[in-house]
Amino acid sequence: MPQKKIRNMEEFAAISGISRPTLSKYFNNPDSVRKSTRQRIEIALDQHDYRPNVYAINQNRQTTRNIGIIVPYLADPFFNEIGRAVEVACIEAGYSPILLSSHGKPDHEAENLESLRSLKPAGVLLAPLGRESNRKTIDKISRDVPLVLFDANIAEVGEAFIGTDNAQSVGLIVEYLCRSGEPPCFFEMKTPSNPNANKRRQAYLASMERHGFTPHIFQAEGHGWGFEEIGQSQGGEMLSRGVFPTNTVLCSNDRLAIGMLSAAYGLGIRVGHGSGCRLRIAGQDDHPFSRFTCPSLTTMAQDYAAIADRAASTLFRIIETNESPETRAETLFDGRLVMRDSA
Amino acid sequence: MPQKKIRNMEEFAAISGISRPTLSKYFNNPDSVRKSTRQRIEIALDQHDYRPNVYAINQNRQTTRNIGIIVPYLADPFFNEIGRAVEVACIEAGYSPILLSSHGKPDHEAENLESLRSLKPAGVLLAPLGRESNRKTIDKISRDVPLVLFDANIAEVGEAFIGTDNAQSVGLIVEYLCRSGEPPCFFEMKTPSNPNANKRRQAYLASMERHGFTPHIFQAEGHGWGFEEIGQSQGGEMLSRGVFPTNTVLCSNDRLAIGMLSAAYGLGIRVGHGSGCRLRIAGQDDHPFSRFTCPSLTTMAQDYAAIADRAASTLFRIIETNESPETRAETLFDGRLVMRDSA
DNA sequence: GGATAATATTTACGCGCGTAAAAAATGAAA
DNA sequence: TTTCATTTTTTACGCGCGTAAATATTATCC
Repeated sequence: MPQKKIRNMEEFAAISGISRPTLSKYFNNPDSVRKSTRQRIEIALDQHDYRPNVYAINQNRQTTRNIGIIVPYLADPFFNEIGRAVEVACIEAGYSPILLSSHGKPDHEAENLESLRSLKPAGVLLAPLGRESNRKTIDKISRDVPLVLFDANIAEVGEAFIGTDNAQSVGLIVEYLCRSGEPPCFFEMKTPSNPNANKRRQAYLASMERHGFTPHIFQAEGHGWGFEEIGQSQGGEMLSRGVFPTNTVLCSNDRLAIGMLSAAYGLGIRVGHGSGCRLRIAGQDDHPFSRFTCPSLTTMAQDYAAIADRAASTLFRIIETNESPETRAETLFDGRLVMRDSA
Repeated sequence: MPQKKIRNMEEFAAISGISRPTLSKYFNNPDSVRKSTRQRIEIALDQHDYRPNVYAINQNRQTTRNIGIIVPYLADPFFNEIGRAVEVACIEAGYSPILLSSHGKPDHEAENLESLRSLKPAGVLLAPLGRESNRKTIDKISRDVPLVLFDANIAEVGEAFIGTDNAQSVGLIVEYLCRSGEPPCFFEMKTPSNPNANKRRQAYLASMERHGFTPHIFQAEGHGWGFEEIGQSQGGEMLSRGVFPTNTVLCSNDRLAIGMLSAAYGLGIRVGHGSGCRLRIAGQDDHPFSRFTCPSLTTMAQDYAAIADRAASTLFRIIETNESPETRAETLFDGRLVMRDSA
C-alpha cells in the first residue's frame, strides 16, 4: 500500500533508487531497459502506484501516441461495433485511441476534427459522413497528420481507404434473391448522405441488368439518421399502396429494412421466404438487431473486423515508417451472405 | 488565410500585439479581459488560427475542465443515449466531456477509471456496472475527484446518485397490466449484474402483493450483455414449454423483451393486447428499438434527459463550490408508461 | 582477469504555458 | 486637468517530463 503520495518522476526516482532518465526510458518503452532494471521498477511501481503525468509527457513529444477515431453515428450499433473494433486494434498496437461520434452532423464532424488537432494525434481514422462532410476541415487535419478513411470513401482524401465492396455485396444478394424467387425491387433514401448508398444503387442496377431483369427503385423522402422511422412510415405506405411490382424488396441498409419489417407486421403482411408469405425483405450490413427482427433479416454481413484491422494497420505503417504510400490504396472486402428468415 | 504557422503563445503575442499573460487570461476566460482587447484578440485569432497547446495548459493547472463519463455498455442504445445526453450537458456548461464505455466488463471499468485519473478530470460521472464493479478502484478515484453516480446505485459510493424510481416505474406498469388483463409474470436474468434488476424484482413482488395477486418469477440462466439472445433462447423455451401461468409477461428490461418477442414470432404466438392474441409482453426502459419490434413494445420510459441533466448539474455544483453535500443525496425520477401494441 | 559493448547515472536544458508581482498604461469620474 | 481604479505589460519563475552529452557502472566474452 502506498505510504505517501508521489508527485512526480523525480520523487519516484528517489524512492525507487532508479535514475529519472532511466525511468523515462522505461515508461516510453519497458523493453528499452535491462530486465533486472525493469523488474526493480515494476516492484517499486506497484508499491507506490505512481503514474507519469500525461500532459507533461505529451508536451515535449512532437508526436503523441494518440489515435483519433471518428465515426458518423455512434448510436448506430453498426458504427459502434466497427468503432470498437478499431479501438481495440489501436490498444493492441500500443496506441491510445480516442473514439468520437459525429452524431450525424457535419458540424460535429468538423468540431471533432478540430479538437483532435489540438490533441496532436499520431494519426486519424475517419469514417466520414460523406457528401456533407466538410472537405476543408478534413484537408486541414490531413496536412498535419496521417489520415486513413474507412467505411465511406471520399475521392482523393486521406492516404488510404478501407471498406466493403458494394458491387460484390449487392451483386451477391441480388443473385441470391433472383435465384430463390422473384427479382428484388430496391428501397433506399432519396437523398442519402452516405456515399455507400449511391454505390449500392449502382450495384443493384448493374446486377439486375446482368441477370436480364428490369430494375425498380423506390426512394423515401426524409433526411437524418432515423432510418427505422423512415423505413416504417414510408416503406409502410408503399406496401399498403402496393407499389412494388415484385414480392421482393432489397433495402439499401438493414435499418431501413427493420423499419419496413415493422410496417409489414402492422399491415398484417406475412414476410418470409416460405410458402404462405407474400413478401420478402432483405437488407445490407448485418446490423446487430437483424437477428431479432420478426422474421429475422436476410442480409449481407460486412467484414468489419477485417476493415477495422486493415484500416488500423495501414495507419500504423504510415506512422511508423513515416512515409505515405506513393499511391492512395483503396482496399475493399467482400460481404458475406447471411440467409435468415425474411428472404 | 494563415501566412505562417504559429508555434506558441509567445509568437501569437508578437503577431497580435497583445502580451502573453493577457492572452493567457483570455483563453482561460474571454470575459476576463476588456472588450476592446477581446476584439483585437479575436480578430488576430481568425487571421492566424492559433490554438493553445492543451498539454501545456493542463500541466500547470492542478484541475482541468475535463469531465469523465463512464457508462457500462455504449453499444446498448439506451446507454448511448443517456451518455450522449450527459456529454451535451457538460459541453453546455463549458466542460470537456470524455465518454468511455466499460464494454460490460469490470476490468474495463477499472481501466477506464485509471486512465481517467491520469487525465486529472475536474469530476467523474459514473454509471457503474453494479455488483461486479471494482469498489477499490472506484473509491480510489473518489478520493481524488468529485464522483456522481447515475443509472445504477452503489451504497455510499460517490457524492450523489441520480436514477429512475424502480418502485414507481414497475409499480405503474404492473398496475396497468393488472387492470387491462391478466396479472403479469416476471421474466429476468437469474444473476443480473445491474442492481436495478434486483430493485425491479422487489418492486414487482411488492406491487403484486398490493393488488392481491400471486407473483410468478421466471429466471434465465446466462450472463453478459447479450440480453436479446438470452430472451430469445430461454424466453422462447419457456414459451414453448408453456410455463407461464398467465398470458402476460413483464420483462425486467426491454432487451429481454425484444428477444422474447422474436421467439414468440418464431413460435407463431400472436402477441398483443387485442383479441386473438394469446400473449402480452411488456418491458422496461423504452429502448430506442422498442418502437420497431413486432408488435411494438409496451414499456416504461425512463426520463433520461432529466437524469442526465441532474447528474451533470449536481457534479458541476460540487466542482464549482468545491464542497461536497453533507448528506449523499439520492434523486429518483419517475418512469412514464408507454402504451404500444404488445401489451 | 581484462577488454569491450551495453546499460545506467549525472548534469543540464528546453518545451508551452500558468501565474505572481511590480510597473506602466488606459479609462472614467470628479 | 487631476485622480483613482481598472486593465495591460514587463519580468521572472516553475510545472513534470523528454532528451542530449559525458561519465560511470555493469554484463559478456574470450
